[in-house]
Amino acid sequence: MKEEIKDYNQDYIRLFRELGVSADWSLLYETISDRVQRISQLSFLELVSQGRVYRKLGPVLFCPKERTTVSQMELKDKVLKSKLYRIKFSEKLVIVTTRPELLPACVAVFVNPADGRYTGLVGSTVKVPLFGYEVKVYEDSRVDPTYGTGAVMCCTFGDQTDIEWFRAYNLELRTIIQPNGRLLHPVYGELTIPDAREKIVSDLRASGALLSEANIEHAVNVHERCDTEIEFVVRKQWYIRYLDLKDKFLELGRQVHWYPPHMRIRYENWVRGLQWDWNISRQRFFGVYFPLWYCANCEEPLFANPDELPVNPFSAQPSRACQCGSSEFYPESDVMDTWATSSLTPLINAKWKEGDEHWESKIFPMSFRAQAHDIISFWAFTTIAKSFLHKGSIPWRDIMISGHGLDPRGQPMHKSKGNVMLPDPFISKYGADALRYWASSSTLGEDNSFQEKEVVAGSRLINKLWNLARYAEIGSSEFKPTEITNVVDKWIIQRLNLTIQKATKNFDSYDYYKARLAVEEFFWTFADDYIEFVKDRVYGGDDAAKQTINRAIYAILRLLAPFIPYVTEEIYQELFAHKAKLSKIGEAEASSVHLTGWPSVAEVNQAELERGEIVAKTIREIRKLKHESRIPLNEVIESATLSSSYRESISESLEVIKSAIKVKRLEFTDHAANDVIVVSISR
RNA sequence: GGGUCAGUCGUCCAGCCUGGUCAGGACGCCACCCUUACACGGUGGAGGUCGCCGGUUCGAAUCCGGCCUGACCCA
Repeated sequence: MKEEIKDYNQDYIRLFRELGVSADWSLLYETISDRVQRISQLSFLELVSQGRVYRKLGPVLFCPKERTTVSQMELKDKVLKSKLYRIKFSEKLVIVTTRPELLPACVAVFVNPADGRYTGLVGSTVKVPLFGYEVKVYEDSRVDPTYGTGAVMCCTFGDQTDIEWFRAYNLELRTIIQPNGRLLHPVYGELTIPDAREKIVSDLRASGALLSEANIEHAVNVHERCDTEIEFVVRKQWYIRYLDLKDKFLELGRQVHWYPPHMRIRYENWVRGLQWDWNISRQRFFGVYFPLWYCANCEEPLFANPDELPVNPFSAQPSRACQCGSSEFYPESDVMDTWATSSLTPLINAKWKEGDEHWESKIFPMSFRAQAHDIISFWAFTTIAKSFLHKGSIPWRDIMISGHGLDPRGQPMHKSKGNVMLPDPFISKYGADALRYWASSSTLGEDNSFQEKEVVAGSRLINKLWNLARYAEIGSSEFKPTEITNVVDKWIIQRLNLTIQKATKNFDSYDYYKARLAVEEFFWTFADDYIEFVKDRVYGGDDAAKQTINRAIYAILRLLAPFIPYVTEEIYQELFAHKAKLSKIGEAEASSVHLTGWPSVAEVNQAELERGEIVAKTIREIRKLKHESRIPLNEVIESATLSSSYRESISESLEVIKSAIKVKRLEFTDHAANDVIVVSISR
């Protein structure tokens, strides 16, 4: 098993590295390592000494097929065919149930307080059919008066409501389903649940208490792996007491910055809805062992010493005798809930209680957690809870909640559905950068269906960037630093400043997609418009144009580096590293684009931006009319006639426009549209 | 049953917080162009009464209410 896990690990590490994940791999930890097991057990023992751990009998979810207890999160709803039975308790009281076999575990009958049919009965007792003992009739608003007869029995335990009533009304505990998932009764003996149901229904029928049975469909909780209906059994479990801290958890949740912000509401809903302490006992084969044994004589638990950890209670024995004097022990066979360990990630990385105080206080609390929305109530919440219990603080300042990658139709990928798509073929076909491009294509917090065309779009961007870099290398490598005076040069620089502002703002709130959209918008404007506008100047050796091109490309590389790290690095090495260009555009050199730092945010000169937009618009409009008139775009035309209120700006930039769109003269009509409209052109 | 999010061109998605050039991008489709970075390209075009019904407003995809549909979390 450990070997298998190792292979998986290697595979994932390889994949992540291939995808260009930048991480300090030396900090990688494995849940099954001695180090992590030690921390996990240590956490348990510390909570024991805080008095937050207790053990008690409690209903636990149980899968009769796999004979294991399961957690709430392993359940799913399923609509199943069933039968609804009407069972007569007395002449005035008939209950409905889908679980007649639980009759011997019935401890009360419930009706809705607003239900006039039963007002006289509330508080009285009735006899349980077949079994003859008496139970009390209670009223509770959780009963749906419109369902069946409006009267239901409460058994320990048939469903979640039974547990709530059991606690709320302090009812008797009548255990009927055994820890092995079978029903055991003095009269009926040991039976499987279906057998018991059949037997009891037939006895009810014979006794005349069964008034009717009807076929129905209803939603039940089933085990997500095997679709088996879940039962409740009663077992001794280890709990962490934390219900008293609900308000504190809400406060801690508000200390964390949530991205996107609405995800905090999900956290708060979860915390507010908590009704039980944290049951950390799991009846599984794999997991971190509880560091404890039970005395074979007096059944008292004996905890391991912190310096003995990690301990496997199956192979090790306690180093001391039990208080009762016995030295005979047996190990706790349950293991701890995986979240009991996963909730410690920040502490594990901080090497909690491993003797490196400096490191610990440097790492904890962390700045940032990234995870998906489905485990807010598990990973995020339990991490906050444990960080508070052990360190009295939040585990991280920021939390970024992302969505899931879905299949092309928007369905979750499941092995059982056969719709799992592996990344490797797409990396081979389009490259890691292109796949990352897809991965960055979702609004933060939203799920993202896999669209191959999005990967293709990524590879087009990469290809375009590559060719643009080639162009820059061929035509714009040599230039002298010079003052930027040209209106379109100023324009593209202001566009760039605006882009850096937008991208920075979005990255500051972890919205990588919107950051990317802003950068891409600039990139295409730069490649399709600016480069075309200045081509003549570049051919003519214009230093300002060349310098502007280099500045823009250098910025684009840095802005796109988080998304497409490979190609940006390759271009950076080719164009900028170890060349004098960076100093000519006033930038410091670095050995890698990933070490250059993020472009600094500059103020946008609104006037320069707007003037440039007018010129760009003029050029685009003339180009459009040339195209529509079927004049080749590179043919020099005599004149273009414009209607525009920006006459002055346009005239000032005549040289730029002439060279960009190859027109000799610009003329204006008397009517000045509050825009730039090209009325006509002539060859 | 409760909560959160989403519902926009054939498809995938921006825009909605901060109402009025916001109806935008990409893919697909159509037309034209092999212009010395790129045909793995370029320039244009067609295509949507912004889920439905009300309300607020001079004006709503954008705000408010209700409803429908879907996803996720919880019960």
